[in-house]
Amino acid sequence: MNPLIDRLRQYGDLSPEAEQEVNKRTRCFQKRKDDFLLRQGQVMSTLFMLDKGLVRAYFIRKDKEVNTWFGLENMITGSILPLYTEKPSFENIQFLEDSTIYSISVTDLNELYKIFPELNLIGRKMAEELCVILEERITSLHTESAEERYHSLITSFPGLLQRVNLGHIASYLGITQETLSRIRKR
Amino acid sequence: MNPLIDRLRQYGDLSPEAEQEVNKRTRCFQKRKDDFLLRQGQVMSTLFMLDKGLVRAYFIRKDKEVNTWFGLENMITGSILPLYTEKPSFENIQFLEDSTIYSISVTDLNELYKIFPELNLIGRKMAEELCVILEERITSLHTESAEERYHSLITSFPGLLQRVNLGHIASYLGITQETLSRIRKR
DNA sequence: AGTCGATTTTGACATACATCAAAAAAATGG
DNA sequence: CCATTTTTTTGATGTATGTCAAAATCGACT
Repeated sequence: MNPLIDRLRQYGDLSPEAEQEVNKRTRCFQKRKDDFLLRQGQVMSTLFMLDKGLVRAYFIRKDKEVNTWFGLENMITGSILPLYTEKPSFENIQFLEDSTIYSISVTDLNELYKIFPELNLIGRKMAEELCVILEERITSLHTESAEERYHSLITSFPGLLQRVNLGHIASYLGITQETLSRIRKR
Repeated sequence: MNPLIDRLRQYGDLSPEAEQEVNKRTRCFQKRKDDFLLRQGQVMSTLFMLDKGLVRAYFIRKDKEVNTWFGLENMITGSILPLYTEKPSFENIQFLEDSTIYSISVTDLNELYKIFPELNLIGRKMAEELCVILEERITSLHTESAEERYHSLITSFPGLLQRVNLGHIASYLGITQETLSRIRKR
């Protein structure tokens, strides 16, 4: 019924009372391809679970878009800065396909942490899992060649290649589209 | 008296009972320059607070050391993988100066999370803060040139340059020592 | 099927950074 | 204070990737 809650349960137990309250504050949105969920500079943000569709985060640097991550079905995500600090997001979040999300606002989330301290275990597990993912990405960017990063990507996000254009992939990898094209020719 | 606890308190409240139990499980160690706290492949690990000294994490790739992070006074750190998953560390943790640390084992930490669920708020805040730091590093590696990364480093870790040799810095930045030397000449 | 716009590939050339070897400078220890 | 080791710099050259321009391919729409 509420896929966000199902996802949260994977991290830890949720009492019926907490579940009810999380449910009450969850909103379901239908988004079209190219719609934005968040724009650079916003502080107000949400934690959301992508039920269907595809989403990317990116920012502009030297007049070019830089993709920071992709969100696929069943992932729970959000923009780290507004979610974990009071600071505005430096990234835009935009849908690359028609999508369905279940989201909860940071404000509601923080209230819930206060009302139901048990949620902190789930929040901790989520953040810890994210640390592991971020560390992997650091290692990849730190030590791998463009070609190695490309192969890491297609193994960790199988299917992504069929859904987004190569410009998006190249930007995520930190290389130009031309270089990616040459890598793929091999 | 227990600097690790002082540090934890910065993230959230700690009941006297929890404090006592954390205290009981905290160990203070004196380490010499070049000593190791953790070696690649170990699962058993600790969360620790560096009271005095300097520490680095690194792994070996293609016969070369790659520095992943530095720990300075008052930082609370550990190796992400063994700390947040059941997986062995891929990195070594080694002291670069004679150091004093206060540490708690993952096993104890996880027990404490069970006994005192209130600790999950602190654990959540710690992991969330780490996410923000990791994201900054990703952005730096993703979009900045070697020279820009060098300048980012000296502003975010002032004083580090005076304490470690340039080989360590270059490795952290993902460039060779020769390139770093040339960047610095400008 | 044909046209228009978006995406991908290709080519020529530029640049940042790596590699290897050696010299210079600085730190360490007797 | 000298000798040895470690760290840093310098030079010559190689390689991966970037830039810019153009061609080729793909895809959506009428």
